Amino acid sequence: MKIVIAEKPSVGRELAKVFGATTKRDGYIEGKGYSFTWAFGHLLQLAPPQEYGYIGWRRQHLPMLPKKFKLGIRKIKTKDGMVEDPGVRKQLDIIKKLFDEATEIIVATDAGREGELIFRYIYYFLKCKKPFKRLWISSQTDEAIKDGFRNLKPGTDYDTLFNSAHCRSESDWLVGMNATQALSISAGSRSVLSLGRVQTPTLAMICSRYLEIKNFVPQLYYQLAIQLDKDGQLFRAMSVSNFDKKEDAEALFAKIQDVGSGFANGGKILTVEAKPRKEPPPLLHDLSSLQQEANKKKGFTADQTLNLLQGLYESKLITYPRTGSRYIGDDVFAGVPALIEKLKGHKDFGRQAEYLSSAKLNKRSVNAKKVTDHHAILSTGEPPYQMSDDKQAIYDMVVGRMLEAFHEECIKEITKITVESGSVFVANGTVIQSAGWRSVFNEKDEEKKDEENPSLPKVKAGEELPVVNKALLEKQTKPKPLYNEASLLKALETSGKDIEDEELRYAMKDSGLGTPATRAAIIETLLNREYIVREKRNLVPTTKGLAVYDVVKDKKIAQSELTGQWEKRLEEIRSGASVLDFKAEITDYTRVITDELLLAGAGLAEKFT
DNA sequence: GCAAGGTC
Repeated sequence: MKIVIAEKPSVGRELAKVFGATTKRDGYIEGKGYSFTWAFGHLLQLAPPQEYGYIGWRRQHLPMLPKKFKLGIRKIKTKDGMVEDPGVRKQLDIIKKLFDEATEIIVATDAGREGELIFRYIYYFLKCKKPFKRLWISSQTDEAIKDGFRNLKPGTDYDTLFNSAHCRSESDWLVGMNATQALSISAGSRSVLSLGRVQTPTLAMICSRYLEIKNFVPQLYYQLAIQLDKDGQLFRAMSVSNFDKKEDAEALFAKIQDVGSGFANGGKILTVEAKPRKEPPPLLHDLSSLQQEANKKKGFTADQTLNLLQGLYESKLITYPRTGSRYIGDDVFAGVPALIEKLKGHKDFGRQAEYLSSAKLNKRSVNAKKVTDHHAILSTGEPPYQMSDDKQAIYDMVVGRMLEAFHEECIKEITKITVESGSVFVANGTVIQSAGWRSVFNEKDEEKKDEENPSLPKVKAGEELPVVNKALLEKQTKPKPLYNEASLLKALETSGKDIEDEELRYAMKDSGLGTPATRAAIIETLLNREYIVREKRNLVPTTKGLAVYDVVKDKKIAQSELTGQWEKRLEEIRSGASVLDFKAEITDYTRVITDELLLAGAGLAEKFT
């Protein structure tokens, strides 16, 4: 019997289906000489400190540096504290039984670093010695799966990938557990003051933005506005320059040749530019972009959106939601017309689906090279059932985006008119000529509607028009806004893009801080620790959060560069570099940060209790 | 009591 082990049930079932295996057993599917089983993500985790004899949180234990890490079954929180997850225990027993019977093991966990780790932890925990082969595919279509099985790789090809994953896991434990205990102990805090490679830079971003706003001194500046009349159609133009000094603005304001000052035609058209601009459709959604949109449109938290998506996924209405890719491959694209066909009955988007079903589809979101472990979120074509309003809203965001993404470009005409009247003014106008993808939701562009005219009259250079109104505007510079869940998710995703060191920036280019699957949980952790609170839709630090930030803000653990450095080294390990060197670096750093925090945290608790 | 990672 050959055993195939997937990362999650949905993939195990899909693989079984492709093989025509149909006998459903408890925790696996059998048929055609194979058994298809699965994990539920990580079933095993690094054992907590007490399992190495570090009982209680004590200064003399620090730094905790286990000689050899142990694995334990994933725990869940109950009213009696942390206990082994019974479902996980049961599935591990099933996997063990199957491995014992196996003639060959085929590893079909997700094609990536964590997928490799999920399997290897199970394999080593069960003390399995049988050889295994690796299925490595990035698309779940029948063809891709069959092709993958025809090209199974030797399991050992991925030993270095496992090494990098293993280092990631142990390093996070070493730095996180030690830093957390060091700070909590030295602060004399009753509550846990947790720190970690991801959560602490995230906290730092929220705190530094908050302080930046608090210390922001608004600057006054001035701008001039005029209103012109072209055969009864009024439009507005703004001075090209801003003025820091009121006198400067007033001097030019006085020179405006408006009707009130006795000029019949005081605005002279200098230039008129009109050009079409093509606006491509947005990409399909990945988890993060959908969480951001749901936060903006509906005020859902990242965690709520993830839960709603998980529900839709479990009822097979959408594809895998924890994806970091906004693209699909050509094979998946081949199935898109059929999906669009099924949307014809949708109450809001039916007409657009109708239109698209006979149109040439836009392929901007089709790029197999940009599909990572999973492709972008799509509907599955399953008929939707009656669902809660919140779930429906999320489902509609998924299918609405699909229609947008495969729609044609929106074509706008951008007009820019410059006018002279004492000084130079400019009027901008945008007219949508062909809505294209924008007809799906039919919403206004939120940015820059402030100073724009929806449409401008037809004018010619050299023409002179009456200035019917003028204004001297006093304005203030504004600070950046507080983070909300949408902007924080975006910031986590793009974190690392502005790191100065080119190599570190490169190492983080595909990752950012955290992963799509964990970012919602990171935000929840900061809330649970009472480091931050939600105020309306904003995320605002508490006194406690600010006190912790103050202690760690100049340390490496609070900077996203730390992740950049790790990613760079982990990639080197994946391509064969020494594991021992990296482990030695991490051990050194663990000692340093532990010592620093044991000193720096002294008396901290008094600042927030 | 604690990390970050995955998923039901």
